[in-house]
Parts: sequence; structure tokens; C-alpha cells
Amino acid sequence: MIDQRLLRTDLDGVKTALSRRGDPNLLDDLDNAAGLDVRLRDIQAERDEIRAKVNTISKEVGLLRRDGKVDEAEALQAQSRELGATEKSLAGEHDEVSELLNDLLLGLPNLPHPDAPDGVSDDDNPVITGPIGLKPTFPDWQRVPHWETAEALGILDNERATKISGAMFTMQRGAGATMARALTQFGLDRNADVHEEVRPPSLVTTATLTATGQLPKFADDAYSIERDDLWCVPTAEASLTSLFSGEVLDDTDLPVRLMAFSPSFRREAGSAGRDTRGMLRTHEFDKVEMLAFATPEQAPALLADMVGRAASAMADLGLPYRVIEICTGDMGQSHHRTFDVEVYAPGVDTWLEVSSVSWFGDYQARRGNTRFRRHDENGKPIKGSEFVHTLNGSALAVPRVWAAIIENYRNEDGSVTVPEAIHPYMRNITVIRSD
RNA sequence: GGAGAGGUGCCAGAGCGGCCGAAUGGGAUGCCCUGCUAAGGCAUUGACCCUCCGGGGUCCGUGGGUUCAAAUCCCACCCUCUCCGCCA
Repeated sequence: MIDQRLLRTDLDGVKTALSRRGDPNLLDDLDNAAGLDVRLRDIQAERDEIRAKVNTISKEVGLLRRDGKVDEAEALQAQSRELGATEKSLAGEHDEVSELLNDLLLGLPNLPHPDAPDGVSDDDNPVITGPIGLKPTFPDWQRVPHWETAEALGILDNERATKISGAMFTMQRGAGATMARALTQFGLDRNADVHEEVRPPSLVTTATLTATGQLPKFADDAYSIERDDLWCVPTAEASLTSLFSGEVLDDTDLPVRLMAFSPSFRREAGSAGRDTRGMLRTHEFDKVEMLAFATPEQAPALLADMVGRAASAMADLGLPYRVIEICTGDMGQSHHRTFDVEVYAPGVDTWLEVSSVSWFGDYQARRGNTRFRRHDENGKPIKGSEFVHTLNGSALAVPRVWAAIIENYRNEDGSVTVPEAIHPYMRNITVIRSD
């Protein structure tokens, strides 16, 4: 959620920033929101005035009654009752307007960072780093999609996964399952130097999923458990972002850096039929997520650091990768600035997004109400608080990395060599063969 | 799932429907006293919103209701604790 106050202090600035996202409807919404904000404050001011009168009168009534001046008291009570009725209708109006405004604000996306590149689609995302490690040509025996290789090796059994759970669920078996788990362990261990490991719940409340921006707009993308009013997390980001919801952190404790392994559940409602084979797009997958709570000043360096961590994991796995920056027209709703790490998979001949690292500004923190308090140079708390900035990104998203390994490490005989970086977690399996 | 108890400021904890944004104690901070320490004295100590910067409003788990007036009464919900049941 963007700062409501910006609607009156810098509406033009907000318009300029949001127009870069290329959705003209947003500007209408913005105008509507600004109008509602003015109305809301008018109502509020009037209400406050009436309340102030009622409060004063009520006190007088109390005094008069104590002194036995019943007639005078009753006259005042009548007056107050009238004011009360007016106040009540204003309150109704206030709630109505406030709900409209809130719905609009929840639907408005974040303002892009000034340095975020302009563009209208993913075609306009500039490559920032790389490609690194990309061979000029790939032999024919690496131009095989991972599902063919993996099914032949007996390490992917999507047919049975579908039998159990339906389309777009996957199942790794044997060395394939081991490698999936090895990748999560690899993802966690390499980032434990600065992150606290957290194992958060995978089912969360509506409020939690609203804070990150998934709700209310993208309800169709998430699995809901209606009976208990819970949602399956689409990413550990959802759980972690709300960790300090309603709390005021000390700036001296920032940045708070967390990492979590969790399953991620996605309905993929908008992409039915796409990438249905293999492991590129699935309803449930494992992921190691990094997240940081920071001051606005700390955020840019953290963003760079997190992008570096996501990219270096690919480098260490020996996968060809590149880093792209997401342009304003392709940016997610909550994002302020975003970099994606992509890995090249020769079998499907595609760059696969394996990590998306984003800076959210205070957009999520405002929704989730996570604040921090500054301290002066003597360590004294400064009065007041402000919203923290949040950043997050995948440290390692298992299925696509898994697929990229199968395709990049496929040998001429159909076996797959295990990248050295994950040998410690592979129970001595260094080559996956079909026997 | 059943029975009971409870949710108030940084913490503990009091609170007759009006004089309660809230006693008291602790903690923290500042000043004073003090040879040092201990003890003591005085003072300060929540957040948010609006503002014509005078001030006004909101918040005592959450949401409704009653009333001229609600921390205080009524209803619903949420959470915590104890006991029982069930259970990896």
C-alpha cells in the first residue's frame, strides 16, 4: 500500500511514478482515491468536532446531575442526543468512504524506483549481468528436455504424481528426490552466514497474505482452506513478511535477515496449459527464501547483496546464468525494484527464472504494520516510528534449478552428473544413471 | 472437542457507567544528594490521525450494541493459561 498522505502532498509525483507501469486505469484509480481521501478527511473533521461537543456536554451533564440540577442536565442530554444522531450518520458515511478508499489503495501497485528501467513487457527487461557460463553451442544430447531425461532415469514420476494429486503436481524419486532435498540444504547452508533460519507455518491467515500483496487482488492464484479461513503460502515470503507485524523494531536491530525453507503452493490460475510438462510450473514446490527488514538507507545495499547471493548459487552449481532487471511494465504489484536471476536450460532452450529479488520499500510494511524506531547518536530513542523496508528473494527455488541441472549436466549416454557443489548432500551419488 | 480462568501502559497490576489515557509498584531516562557504592529526593516516561499549530479526535484483545456519557453494562468473535479428551 502506498502512503495515503502522498495523495495530498504529491499526487502528481505519484501519478508520474505509477504511469510508468503502463496501465492507464491506475491513474483513474488514483484520482478516485485522492477524491475519496479529501472527502474522508472532511467527514472526519466534522465528526471530530461533533464528538468534541458530545464529550464536553457529557462531562457537564455529569457535573449537573451530581449537583442535582436535573432539568438543566436533561436539556443538555437532549442536545447531545441530537448531536449523537448526526454523528452516527456521519460515521456510517465515513465507514463507507473509508472502505472504498481502502479497496482502491489495496489495489494500487507500488511506485517503481526512479532507477527501474522503463518498459512495457518482459521483452524490455535489460540484462544486467551475463550471460555467464553459457556455451556457444550445445551438443544434441543436451538438447533434451529434462522430463524425458529424468523419466528415463526413473527420478521423475509425474504420471503418478498426477494420479495422486492431479495435473501440475510433480514427484521426484530416488536420486531425483535426494537432489531436490540436497538443493534446499545447499541453498540454506550457503546463506546461513548472515541469515537466521526460520521454519514458518505454511498455512497463513487472510491478514498475512494481504500484507505481502497477494490478497485481495490475486486470490485466484492461491489455495484457500475455506473451512478454517487459511491460505496455503505461495512462498515463505508471505509468512516471513508478517513475522513482526504489529511490532515496532529498533533501528539498532536492523537489518533483520531471515531465510526459510518452505513448500510453495500456487494455483497457476492464469497460466493453465503453459509449461505443463516437467518441473517448470507446478502447484507445489520447495524453495529457500531470503528476507530482510531494513531501514530505507540500508535497503539498496541489501538488494545488491541478495541478488549476488542468488546469482552466485547458480555460478557455484556451474549453471549458465544471467541477471536481468525488471522494467516498470513487467514489475509485480508490490515491487519497487526487482532483479531476476535466470538460468539457461538447453533442453527446453529457455532462460528460466530461478530467483526474483525485490525491494518493496514500505509497501508491504504499511499493509502489515511493521514499524521501526530510530535512535540518535547517543542511543536515545527518537519519538515516533516509521515503516520498515522489506526485501526478499529466492535463495534457491528447487524445481527449475533441478530441471536446469538435468539438462545442463546430461551426458551423452543419458546419465546426469551431479554438480560438485551439492556432493556433500548427495549420499555419495555423483552420477545419476538409469540402473 | 469439553470445562474453567483471563486478556488494561515497557513489565506487574488496580480500576463505583461521568472527576480514567487510566491508581500503585517495578523498570528506563534526566537532575539533585553522595568520598565511592548502596540507599534516598524530584521530574519525565504509549501510539496513531487531523490541524487555521491554539488545539481537536481515536485507541484499555477485536467487532458490534445499550447510554447524554463505556476500560467499566450486553452480544459475538479472536487469543492466552489450567484441567479433561484426542494425538505425531
